[in-house]
Amino acid sequence: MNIAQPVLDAGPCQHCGVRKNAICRVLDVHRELPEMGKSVRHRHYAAGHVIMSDQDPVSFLGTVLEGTVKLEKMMGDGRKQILGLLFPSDFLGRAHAKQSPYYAIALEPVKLCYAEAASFHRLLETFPKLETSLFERTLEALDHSREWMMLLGRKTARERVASFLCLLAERQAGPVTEGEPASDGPLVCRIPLTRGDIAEFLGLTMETVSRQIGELKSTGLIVPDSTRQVTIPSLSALREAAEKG
Amino acid sequence: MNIAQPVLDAGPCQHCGVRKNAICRVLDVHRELPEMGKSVRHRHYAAGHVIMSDQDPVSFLGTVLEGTVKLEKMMGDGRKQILGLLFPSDFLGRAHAKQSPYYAIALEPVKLCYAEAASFHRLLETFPKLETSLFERTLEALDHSREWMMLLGRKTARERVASFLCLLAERQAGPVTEGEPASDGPLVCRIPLTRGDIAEFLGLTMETVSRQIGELKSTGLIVPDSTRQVTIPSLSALREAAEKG
DNA sequence: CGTACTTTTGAGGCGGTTCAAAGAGAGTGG
DNA sequence: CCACTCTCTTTGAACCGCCTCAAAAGTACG
Repeated sequence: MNIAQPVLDAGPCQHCGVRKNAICRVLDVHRELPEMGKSVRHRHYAAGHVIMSDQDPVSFLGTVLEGTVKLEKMMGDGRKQILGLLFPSDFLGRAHAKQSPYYAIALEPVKLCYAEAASFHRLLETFPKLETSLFERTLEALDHSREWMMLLGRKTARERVASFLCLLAERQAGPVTEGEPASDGPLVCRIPLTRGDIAEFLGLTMETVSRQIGELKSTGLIVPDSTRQVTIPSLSALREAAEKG
Repeated sequence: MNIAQPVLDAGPCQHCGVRKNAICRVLDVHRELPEMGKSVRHRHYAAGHVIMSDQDPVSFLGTVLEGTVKLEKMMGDGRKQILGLLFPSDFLGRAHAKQSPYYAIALEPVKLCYAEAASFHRLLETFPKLETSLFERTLEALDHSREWMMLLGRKTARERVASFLCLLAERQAGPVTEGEPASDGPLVCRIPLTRGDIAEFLGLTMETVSRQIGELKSTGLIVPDSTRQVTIPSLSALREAAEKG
């Protein structure tokens, strides 16, 4: 008769909801993930909380588990620009740097899985494929950033707002499964940003954002649920409006 | 009596002019650099030549040895935006990708040190610190890209043009040596872009760029040498104009 | 129900664009 | 060496999209 083998504890990471999309997805569940699990902790931030400041040293890095984070840069005279948004499974923090070049601020209650900077860099050395994974994430971030340069440099206010809503909708729908021909049915899109924040992201003023959302509503490209939620009847039609007016 | 040892050939890379600033600077001159030297070739491009297209697969990657390259993205209707400029020692090409997400075009005669995509990725695997070096470059590119988002989203035309001239001047002056308190004397600044290209980089029209350069001249912040070269009496004064009008 | 914040709406102004044309270089061939 | 051409640059004038300023309306929360 067999004696029941004790199940090896694969650590807290094994059942993590974002693991399949986070940088740690490249780690072996049984051999490597538990090692990572020993280095990380969870932490909660209230909406509006400054997670990292461009003044402070980068003391920790990690992955967003829940909530939305804005990355923001500020000029000497107070002008602000949102550089990107982080959603669950996205990586937060600049590796190989002493100082964060921008602010990270929670837009809604945020749950973060983080490691101290020193132990995070130790993890990168221990698991080279983790560094490669982070590298690929960084390349994607660079692509997104350059996509947004196109938006900020060349798109009209209408196109910017439509692009923004597409971004939100696509992230909330989850990553596209290979081969599956992304359906075009109605999508509910929650907007975790104020009009002012949207304006900061799009290089506009909140008044212009408000007016453009109004016009998208009246043309039927979006249907208002509340001020912070819209339904998108056809994502492809909205995408169209985001690319050619 | 000693028999003269034959000097080991350290390969063509040993005396490379950009090595101390390129990704390969992390490689050991005698043990590792020759290995890299076996995988790379040089190639010349005439001004205006398309080095990489967003249509083509990424068949090679490399380092700019001479000249200036623009990275450009184009929308369906022809609107264009320059995403970044590459100067000697900068890296060209997107690792870990099948396709380049943008165009790379020579602005002046360009000399490139490149490797085929397959052998480049083999190099990355052989020398993990080469990948780390490239990763750090990518993080810097991301910082620059986000810096430019601030410019495109929030700066006035005057500030944009001043920022652009600062960028050129700083790159042409070479990397800042640690500890050395970068002098503020007159700087000659060559402009390897047409007014139209500058406009594409700054999210403006060429007419606006021309007018703003004119005004910077009349305020004395820059002194015209020719249409494609200016002298900057005080870089810090120009930087000032780039940040707060 | 009142207070504070967010969002919407309105009216007017301005910075940058658009359209048009003249001016300046750089290269070419007679 | 100069006229010719092509491209790039500058300048001018009118226009327009977005911003600014102001106030009302909506929403969240104690």
